[in-house]
Amino acid sequence: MLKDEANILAASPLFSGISSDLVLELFSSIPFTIKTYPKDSMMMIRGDVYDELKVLLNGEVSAEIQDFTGKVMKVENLKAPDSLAIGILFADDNTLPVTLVTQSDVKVISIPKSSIVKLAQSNQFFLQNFFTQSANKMTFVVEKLRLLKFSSLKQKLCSYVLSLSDKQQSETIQLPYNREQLAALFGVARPSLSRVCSEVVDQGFMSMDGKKVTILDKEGIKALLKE
Amino acid sequence: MLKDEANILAASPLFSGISSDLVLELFSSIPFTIKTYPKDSMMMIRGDVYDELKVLLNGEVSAEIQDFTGKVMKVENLKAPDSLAIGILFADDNTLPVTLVTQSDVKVISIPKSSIVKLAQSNQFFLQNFFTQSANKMTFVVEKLRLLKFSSLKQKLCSYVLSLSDKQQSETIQLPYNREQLAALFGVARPSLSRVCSEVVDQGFMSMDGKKVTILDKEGIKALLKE
DNA sequence: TACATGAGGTAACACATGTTACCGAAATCA
DNA sequence: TGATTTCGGTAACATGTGTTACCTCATGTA
Repeated sequence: MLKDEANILAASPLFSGISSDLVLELFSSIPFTIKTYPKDSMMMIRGDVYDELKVLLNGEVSAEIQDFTGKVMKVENLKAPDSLAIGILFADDNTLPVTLVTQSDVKVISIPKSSIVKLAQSNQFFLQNFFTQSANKMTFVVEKLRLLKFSSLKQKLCSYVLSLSDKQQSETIQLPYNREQLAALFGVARPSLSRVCSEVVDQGFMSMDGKKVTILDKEGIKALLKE
Repeated sequence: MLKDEANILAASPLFSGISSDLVLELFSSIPFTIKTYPKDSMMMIRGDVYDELKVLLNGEVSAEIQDFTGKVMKVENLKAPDSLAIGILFADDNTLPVTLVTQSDVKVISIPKSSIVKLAQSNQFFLQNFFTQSANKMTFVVEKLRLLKFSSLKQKLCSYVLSLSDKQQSETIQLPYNREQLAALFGVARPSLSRVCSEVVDQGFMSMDGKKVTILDKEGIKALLKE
């Protein structure tokens, strides 16, 4: 393994607390492979056997759930140095429940399951990190489940905008996606999202101009989220 | 810890591969508490701090997601000797994303997080089991997500009946729940389920009489599931 | 300049499910 | 036995989202 790659891994949540030198040392005795994929390719699709942990060294990947007809719901966007599908690596059914699509050129390191076990046994930080990362994913997915079941598209949109405003520390925010990608993120059809955008603007909650959004009535939005 | 309790734990998926004697020995050096809860009580509710792994020694518990107005979606039914919320134990946000409701009188053992880490470090079986159990939950929840998003109530009902028929090895099956509980399981309102039951009967897919269901057109049902 | 293309708004209609209310049958209880 | 409760079917209507089709606008291109 190259020094660069060890640095990236050492900065990942999975190896937090472990120096890049130690990462290098650990990986001197475990097998791994490094691969690259071009932008917009399906790295792995649902049903593929997943028996090596893949960690992003570079680039972005989205995890998507699809139905037979090709409708897509984005579950999550993953950026280097995140791990892919960490939560399901050790499941009895060792096939991927999601499809992984590259959002940019990516570089990925694959580490066999058995080596993950060894790492977990030999290094307490790694063990803790693995536990934590898996559990965080679980929390995330359960929250998705709640949102999917109990919140309307309008609420999803509003809470998304609020969270961005929080992150960007401003009432005027820049959406990172176009309408079509946003619709996929919320798991709805584009015209449905479009309709709801018009509604929140009509209701005076915010103004929208392309990817630029300005929050006008934060309290109103918060009230909506509590319905 | 009593011999009985060690036997139960040793038979649980989390301690599979570990003898009940060894369980006794392990638990001689780690702290734990045992509690009982009456039927139909909320053992823990969403937002409660979850920092001890709870394992059912006796009885049944359901994990539910609720909204503000009290609408409920059952996520899962857990029976002794399953673990509760194992997937989120180590999350950075250490609060429960679900509510746990007892379905019978239950007895539960609680084991602090830190002891779980120790167990995982000292016993390879436990480590593997913990990984596997967490990952299985993840797979389960992602599958829930897919069903929730992409399948209609009719499809949920049909695939549920098919899976029961598979389990009970018969075309005539006995539903384990009444209509109201079933509706909660599918996360829909009772009249909606009722309507769909009538539809599948009208369409000749199955006949239903209370909790007794007979599959009449397996091929038709399978075709429906592929839509 | 004229044309093609893609993003995104909109309108009409379809469809699944929720909501509320009501009813009857079965089970339970006084 | 009669009264009460529970379960579950049904009907009417509301609501949210999907589907399709069309339009406009901006941008890129021959």
